[in-house]
Amino acid sequence: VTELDLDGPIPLYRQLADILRARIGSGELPAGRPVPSELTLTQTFGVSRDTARHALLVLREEGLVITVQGKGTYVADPGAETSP
Amino acid sequence: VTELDLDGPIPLYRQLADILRARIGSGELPAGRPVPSELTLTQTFGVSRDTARHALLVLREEGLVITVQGKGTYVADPGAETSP
DNA sequence: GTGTATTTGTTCGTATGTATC
DNA sequence: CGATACATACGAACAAATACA
Repeated sequence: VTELDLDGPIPLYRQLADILRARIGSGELPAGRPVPSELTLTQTFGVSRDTARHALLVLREEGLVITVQGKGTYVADPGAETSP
Repeated sequence: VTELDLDGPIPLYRQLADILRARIGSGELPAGRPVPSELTLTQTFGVSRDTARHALLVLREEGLVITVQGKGTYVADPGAETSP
């Protein structure tokens, strides 16, 4: 279980994004696999939905995940174009 | 018709839970009787489904109601064990 | 048996308010 | 003041279970 540093200088959403990014990079979360939902993240890490969403937003901006309303967030296909 | 206080400090979902809890406590909604559906609550009280669900979640956690997917939410039997 | 409607379950999208740093 | 974080609230979409014609 990965813990978040509540008192440290690094924002929670960034710590959470780092954790998920590591899981993607290590292959623990392969392309196409759903990333834990916002609700799951709130429960697993004890953060608000806002923080969970913020973390996923970071990964989305990095092109690492793709989000579909009503379905979920998935690990992106590395072969998808984000900036040619 | 019981109105909700929109501007007050008490969250809508809590006000709604209070109303339903009172109806159960007074015997207006006896054990086994179905509680108004989420859709009905949204229409009756003019709240979102999110708020209606939140209110029912509170009552479920209190052991006052039981919910079955596809069926509905029912007033719990007081003789049901929640914490022995 | 087959479809349709109802109801709850789950998920993301968005906005507002409050508090803290 | 701005960024972070939490709570509340409304919308929207889809899935799954149940009920019924």
